[in-house]
Amino acid sequence: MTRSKARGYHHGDLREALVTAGRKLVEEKGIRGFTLRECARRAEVSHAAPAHHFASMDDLLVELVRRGFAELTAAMTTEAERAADEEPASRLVGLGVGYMAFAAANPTLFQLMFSREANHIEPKEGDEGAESVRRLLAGVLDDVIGDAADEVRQQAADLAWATMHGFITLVLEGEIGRRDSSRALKARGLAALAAMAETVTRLARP
Amino acid sequence: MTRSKARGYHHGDLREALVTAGRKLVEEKGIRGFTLRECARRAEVSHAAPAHHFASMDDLLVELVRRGFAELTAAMTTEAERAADEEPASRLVGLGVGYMAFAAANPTLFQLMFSREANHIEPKEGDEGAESVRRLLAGVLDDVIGDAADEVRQQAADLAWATMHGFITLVLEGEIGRRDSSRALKARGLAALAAMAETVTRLARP
DNA sequence: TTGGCCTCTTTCCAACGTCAAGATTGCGGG
DNA sequence: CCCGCAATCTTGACGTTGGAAAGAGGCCAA
Repeated sequence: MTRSKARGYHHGDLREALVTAGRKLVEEKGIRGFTLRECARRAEVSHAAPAHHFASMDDLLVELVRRGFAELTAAMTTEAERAADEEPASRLVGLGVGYMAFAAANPTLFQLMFSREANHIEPKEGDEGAESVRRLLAGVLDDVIGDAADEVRQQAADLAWATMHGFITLVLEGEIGRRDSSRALKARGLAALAAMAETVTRLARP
Repeated sequence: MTRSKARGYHHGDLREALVTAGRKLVEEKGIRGFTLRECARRAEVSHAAPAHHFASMDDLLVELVRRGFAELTAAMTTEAERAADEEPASRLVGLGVGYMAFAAANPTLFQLMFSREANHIEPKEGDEGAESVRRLLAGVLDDVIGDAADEVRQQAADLAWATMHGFITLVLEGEIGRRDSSRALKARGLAALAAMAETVTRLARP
């Protein structure tokens, strides 16, 4: 977008261009359709140019995943803060809304982020992966059931993450809400999150 | 296994051999590492031989997924029947146990089954995919909250499926229970399923 | 027996990821 | 100002892949 078409031998910002092209490509062609040469083509450089910015194709994928987790965390934070002055359970639901919104907007990248094992994508050291998601969840849960025992809080975290992750994953795969309107689907998601929040709340008060 | 090594020009059971080899290969090399030529190599035929049994590589993957869903359904049924004489909620938990057991035993295949969109794997017509899972779940839920309104039953199905799917997916990705022993991890899974069953039960009795 | 069809092999092609070598450029020290 | 150098990009090559085409081999029914 930024760079003018008139360029010389040097690109100027190839690394960023490759990330942008790669991200679009993954959504268009799917994980297996992702190709380093096509990324280079879209950035209008030769097929070997990317090697100077990413050691391998997987290296570029790792970077896409890394940025994906950063954006996911940001989306969750935004939605949680929107409910900052409500009760803690509302913030928990907010986290889920942000989680699902990001996944819906970037379905293939989201699936890539959570199928690294199945795709043999090795994280680079120092890469914290989904750690920030876990922290975000733990933080809000502290406000919801902070007085509960560690075991209970762990169970609450499991339930919260599993519910939001499972629901949106099944939606992306078309297993949930294939025939629903976007509006109805959002209602289903909110209902699941609300039930989850209530369950989590009740966990600490038996 | 069955076929002796001494064979002539014709393999005898190449289709089955390719499925067996493919299934092992997917677990070994991951989704992106899956290769038609390697399947052929393991079946000890030329690289073009598979074409007579599967129109394309994706065609073989679709078959692996199809059989995966059949096995997943069987695993769920087995575990649910084990709790046949207990209360309905126990059967619901049983479905979850079978679900997770299959996923744990076939992690990559399971992820493939639930990332068809992200991998651009088109189902063949007549292929019912996860429909049997949905039916199984609906059947048991009928016994748990059969008297509830359709909307509530849908919400219950969403919650049940999302919880079991989300939990085991996060386990496979190492996001849940990476440091836990197998025993402790099973306990965490059972706790999540039990909480889910209780939530579902309570849904119909507010 | 023999004809025909299914199965498998061989050969070929374009596209891929990666490597090596060479061309071009921008930039900092003189 | 310019000069050399390191970073960046291109070109070309190699081995592998999925797929198409054409031919060889074997089984079975007529």
